[in-house]
Amino acid sequence: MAVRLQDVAKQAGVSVKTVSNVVTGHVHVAPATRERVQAAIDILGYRPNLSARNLRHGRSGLIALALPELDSPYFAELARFVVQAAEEHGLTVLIDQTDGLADRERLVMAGFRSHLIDGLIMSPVGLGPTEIAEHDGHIPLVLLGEKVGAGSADHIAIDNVAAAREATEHLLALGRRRVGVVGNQADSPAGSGVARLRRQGYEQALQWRGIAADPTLIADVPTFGRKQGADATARLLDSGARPDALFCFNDILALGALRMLAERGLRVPSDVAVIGMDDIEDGRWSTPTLSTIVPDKVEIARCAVEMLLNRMGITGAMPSPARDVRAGFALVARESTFGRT
Amino acid sequence: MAVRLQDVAKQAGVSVKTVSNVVTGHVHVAPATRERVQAAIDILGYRPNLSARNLRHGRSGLIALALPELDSPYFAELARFVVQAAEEHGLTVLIDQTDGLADRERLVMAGFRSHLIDGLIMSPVGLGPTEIAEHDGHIPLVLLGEKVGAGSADHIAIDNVAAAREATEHLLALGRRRVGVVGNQADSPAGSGVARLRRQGYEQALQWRGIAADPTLIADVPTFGRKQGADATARLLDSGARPDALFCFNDILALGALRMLAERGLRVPSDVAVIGMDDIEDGRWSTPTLSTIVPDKVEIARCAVEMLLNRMGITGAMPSPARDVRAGFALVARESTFGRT
DNA sequence: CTGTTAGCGCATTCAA
DNA sequence: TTGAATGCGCTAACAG
Repeated sequence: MAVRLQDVAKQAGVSVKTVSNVVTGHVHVAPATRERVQAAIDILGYRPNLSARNLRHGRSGLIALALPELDSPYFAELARFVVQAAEEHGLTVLIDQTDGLADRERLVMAGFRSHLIDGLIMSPVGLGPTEIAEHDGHIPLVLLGEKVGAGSADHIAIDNVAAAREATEHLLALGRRRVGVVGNQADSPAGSGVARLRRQGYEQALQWRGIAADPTLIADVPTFGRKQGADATARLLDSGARPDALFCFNDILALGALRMLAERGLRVPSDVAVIGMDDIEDGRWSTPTLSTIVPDKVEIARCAVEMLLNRMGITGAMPSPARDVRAGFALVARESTFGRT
Repeated sequence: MAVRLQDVAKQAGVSVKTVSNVVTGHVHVAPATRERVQAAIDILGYRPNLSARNLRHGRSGLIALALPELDSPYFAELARFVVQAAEEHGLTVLIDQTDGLADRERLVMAGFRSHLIDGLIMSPVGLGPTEIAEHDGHIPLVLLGEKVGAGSADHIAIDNVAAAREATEHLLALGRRRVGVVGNQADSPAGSGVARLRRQGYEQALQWRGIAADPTLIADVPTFGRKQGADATARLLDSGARPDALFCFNDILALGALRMLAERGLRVPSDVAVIGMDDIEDGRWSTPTLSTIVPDKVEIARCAVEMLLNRMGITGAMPSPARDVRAGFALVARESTFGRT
């Protein structure tokens, strides 16, 4: 059934090695021989067995990308760029959807895909810093998102505190004084990381302006989704806190907020200005368009892949210290903070 | 460096076979032995080499999902469900992003990942039916989206013609008579498939009502994106065609259309009703919310994986005829056709 | 430039 | 129930 190198060799009347040379193209082969071999390959429909090659070679060219959700726009866009960057280096990406569950993240990190993947890029949500620090480095690991405690893993993300501060400051600079927060997460084990950092940035911005933080302006969410954004906004509106602006911890929360504000007949930005984070495609086409913090996703993806590649090269030897890279970001003001209504 | 079965065996003072038995759990092993082996595994940090196992076993448990884009909401959502369904069967999904390019689709189908993936689920855009029919069946293949000519591949999709007809009929039933189309594609090689089918459905609906098709109401797009939807809508508006409704061939086109209508000060649905297809999450939270055709994505994903599994089981023998499954769909009327403004 | 051979790590015969 | 040998398909030494 399966056509092997050997079969091709017999067909072409050459040795296995020669066929191998033709297939890989690593060594010079006489043109005439090459042609003969190629003909045999075509006739037999030979396809190299990558499993065998991987076994021999010791690496697979596969890397795993572990994300909470593939259908969250931010992660989908990130995944796109990671796949692209990986491809440029001849790597194939295999997706692990963790749903933000600690168990699945643990499983992925433990290497249940051992020796099949050469490296792992992961955006942890459920796992705490301590657990991540336990990573034994059996496989190169690059972490995305929340900065986690030291360990053998590299890390890349934007400066969440600074970005959140800038977003908040943007609202304050517009003259808003009752800036609500949509997306806070109490110190729950899950997902608290990013929310905590963004909350910090928010508070720093207020502090720098000498504005007292008002806890009634903070709305918590269980997860980051449009519905959660809408719900949290409704709560904020109903509570009598009277926000004149909303800093949403990401864009889909903000999209939900926009929706709820529209339902309540509030105008954006005149009644309530709104800003998010992530710069997902939707926000550029919503009505009103969404002001946001734009992380450099391409840089994040490229850098993640490159750091992985780096560690993959250093085969166990000389474990260079874990790198921690800050990706660039920028604020984009669109209609939800600068519009006319 | 690498810990092998053999190393564990030596450590535990047993044979390789015994360790293998413990690891796979296929055969009964004396409890005492098992414990000893397990201890050795833990001490040495043994992880099975899946490449070797795959080579031996002849299959990898990997399937590829080839999509045009990962960051298009519809495909991202679909990918999510495919990954989920695959996981339920112990399969891992590896993503190929084709960007709708014929070359890359060809490459994927040709099996450049030969013997590494056990099956392929693909949503072809760039490849024509003839080229797809040439698939030699060296790997189980399931096609998504446009129905392509017969071949060795299974296929699942909604009935695009019927769905488009229903969407159009919905607008007509609302009393609209100048229903514009956003998303037509002239007979370009790329992507024409789905657009052609949806156009057919649109025309059938008009015909059934005895309404003459007006070519000035048809707007073409190069690709399906928010920007393209906005642009096409602008053209329609500027052309003097005066549509009182828009049937957008998918939801992101529709989102772009909504945006453009808002910019032009037109109210939806009172001035112009809008409907899309795909039921992406965004459409449920836009303002106005988007009426759409809801394809059963879970069914599509599950069925695709199951058909693949089926073919993977039939190892070359008895090539049962290619199946062609119609997934269910439903129309959901939201504010963009039923709203008050 | 080409042929021969040995193993990558595992599962699976056959024996014991 | 466990042990010893064989080969999955390929590549990298080492000849020739």
